[in-house]
Amino acid sequence: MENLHRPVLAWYSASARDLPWRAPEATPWAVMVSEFMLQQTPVKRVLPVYEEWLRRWPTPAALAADAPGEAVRAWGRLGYPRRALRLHAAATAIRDEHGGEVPSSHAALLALPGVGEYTAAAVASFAFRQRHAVLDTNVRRVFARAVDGQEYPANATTAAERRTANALLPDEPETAATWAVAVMELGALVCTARSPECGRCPIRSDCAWRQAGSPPHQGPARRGQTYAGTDRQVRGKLLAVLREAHDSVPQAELDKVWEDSVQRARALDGLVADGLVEPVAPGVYRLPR
DNA sequence: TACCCGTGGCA
DNA sequence: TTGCCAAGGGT
Repeated sequence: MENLHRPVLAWYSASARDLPWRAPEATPWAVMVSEFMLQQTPVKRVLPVYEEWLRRWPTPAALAADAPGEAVRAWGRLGYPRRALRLHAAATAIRDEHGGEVPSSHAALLALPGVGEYTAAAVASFAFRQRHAVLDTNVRRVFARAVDGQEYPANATTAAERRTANALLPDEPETAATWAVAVMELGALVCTARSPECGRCPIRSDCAWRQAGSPPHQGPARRGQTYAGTDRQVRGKLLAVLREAHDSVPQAELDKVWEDSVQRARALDGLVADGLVEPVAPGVYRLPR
């Protein structure tokens, strides 16, 4: 299996994108911000928001000192705005419980709001150069193909995948950290979900899926996520109004975004329950302070 | 475990 | 045009 290391690392050295959170001067906080923003969101859309965010809040304490609603506003249209709230909460926890410094241990990272198994491993690996299996959708797909001979991984991360990732992890922490980001980059640029460019793949001769003739995925199709008409769409429309207003918004403004008043009220209640919206007075709302 | 949570680009 | 998909986490 170690025969995969050299070609993947060489490919990464020659082909890696020049992303700001990979720059030597990127702080652990910058890496953490990028990881929150990149959860389910493409790099291209993250870049401008990331730059603005770090200019405005260069440290966890700087973000924690501002209102959570400002984080939600600055999040813009990245989607899943609860991530902005969680990043603000993580910054507060870092200020209050870690002396303002992003913790380096996987366990301490995992305890932060919005940090799950992937993000904890990613920050520990990318920012602190530790040895961790980093299993994101790209890495899982690369291993599913190269190791298991399957076009796509299972819906949820399995114990077998963790075993595979750990078995393939180089021994040296620094090499492991580069390997982790290199496999991820390979999945993002070459071993893509829709139309992998196997001709450019550094491990095509070792790929189990290719050796098997690149068989199509078997089993049930992944659940397509419908969006039109869902509460999520209504929440998005409501929050867009609140983001663009720089103060409180009367109910009448919110009523314009969706015809169905029952669904509209349910969506607004959900936003309030999530802490994304704050009721100021009967029929008046704003982003949380 | 399965489902909920945004948004936009692309084949 | 429309379904698929994008560096997941929380419950």
